Amino acid sequence: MKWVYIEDLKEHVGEEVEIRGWVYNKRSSGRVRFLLVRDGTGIVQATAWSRDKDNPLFKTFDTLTRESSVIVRGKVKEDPRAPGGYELELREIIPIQIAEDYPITPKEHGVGFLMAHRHLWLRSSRQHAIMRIRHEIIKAIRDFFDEEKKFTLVDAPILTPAACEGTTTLFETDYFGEKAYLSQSGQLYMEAAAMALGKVYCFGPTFRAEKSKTRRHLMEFWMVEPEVAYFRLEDDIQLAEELVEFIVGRVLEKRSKELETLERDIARLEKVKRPFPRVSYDEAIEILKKEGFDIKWGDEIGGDEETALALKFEKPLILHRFPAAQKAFYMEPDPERPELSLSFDMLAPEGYGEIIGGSERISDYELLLKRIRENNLPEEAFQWYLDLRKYGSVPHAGFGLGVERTVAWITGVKHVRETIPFPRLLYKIYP
RNA sequence: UCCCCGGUAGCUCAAUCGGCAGAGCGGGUGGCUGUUAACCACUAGGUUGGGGGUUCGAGUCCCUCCCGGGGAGCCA
Repeated sequence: MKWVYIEDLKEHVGEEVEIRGWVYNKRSSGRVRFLLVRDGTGIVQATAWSRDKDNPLFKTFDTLTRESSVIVRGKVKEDPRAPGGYELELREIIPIQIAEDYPITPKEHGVGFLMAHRHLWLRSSRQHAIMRIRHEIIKAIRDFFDEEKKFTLVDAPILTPAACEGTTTLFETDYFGEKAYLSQSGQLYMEAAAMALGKVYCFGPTFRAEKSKTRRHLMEFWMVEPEVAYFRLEDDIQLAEELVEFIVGRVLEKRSKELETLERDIARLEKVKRPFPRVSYDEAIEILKKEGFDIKWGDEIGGDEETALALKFEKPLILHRFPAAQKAFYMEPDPERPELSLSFDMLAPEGYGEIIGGSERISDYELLLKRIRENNLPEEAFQWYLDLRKYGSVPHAGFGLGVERTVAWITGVKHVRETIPFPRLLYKIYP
């Protein structure tokens, strides 16, 4: 008997096949029994008929419970009454393991309950759709840098000796008696790699011990960080725009079924075409003042302000040239206005928040040393980083794109906790 | 860390002014010849998050602790 996956059933109409999966649900009506089986690629309805109540097939059917593992065999039939359009005429049911009291039902559940059962929640069709789109986004990112742009993937270390932006937000661990930290960014290492290989990127998990409890925060999240030698701010922004356009285009092309499952408004995504609107920090402050926000030049643009700005546009919004005082020590100052940094953020539309942060980096040795001292950073730990400015220093720029926020935006999911298989949240590390 | 909301059956929730703790789903039993989160009937299921207080009487009011959700700051 041929083992086939449900997504391929339409190629086997009229054939006897075997499906290996789990019971999604079952229904019966007198002499008919309906078994809904899922196998990870889809759900198929398997039907059985009999006038005899003691039919062995029915007896086996009646022992099955939701999420019991099962192998079913039968003939594939096209039938418009079946969900998905194809069904299996049952010949044989082989129970593998009977599940008792599966906790997740087809009715509603609260977030707390679902999060505590995340290992089982992943079996639901909505979670399948999100995971497949996450997969597609990651594949698109890799294809963009590998195939389209010919970047080299350079893996950054996860255990690091020092902070790149202060130690308060780092997870500390012991490294044979020395303090070590889980990486919160691969950027500094990518700068070294860019000086070696020209255009590079890293892609991996990053860790932030910030005590943030919002729909946009995870303690552990995935980030892609390209870095390019000889790039200026403008080149950097254009690369970010191309990447985001590419990702959205790929998901629309390959995952329309999943977007439909999630009831995502496709029209909003179809508008994501370059060029994206740009607003400088100076302009943003003026706009926000007119909107009635209590804000002045030099203030941080907070979450509510960000959302107000982003909602004015249908495409992702580029905010650029933030005050240097608000930004990280390594950012290159604007030569015409040194109080500004050559930096940018990309805000997703529809209020999904910041998905990209990037900048041109300081290439001058003396200036970088000054900034490290001003920020009270341990100079010894940054010797290798300063070296990059001694041996053939060049202008360079890069950015980081947060995968989970991008997935949340594209799928239309409200909270990033659903965009990663096993989210690490504030005070929550189970399952 | 701070602010707001919540915790009642396995799950999602209700319970009027402080006055007999209930429904739907899920489970069990029976019925139904094409079901679509099937439907119909019956049935089992409770230390109302923990502790303390007020009261003739507390799910309901007060204090406290715990847990969960939402938001702020900061960030991707």
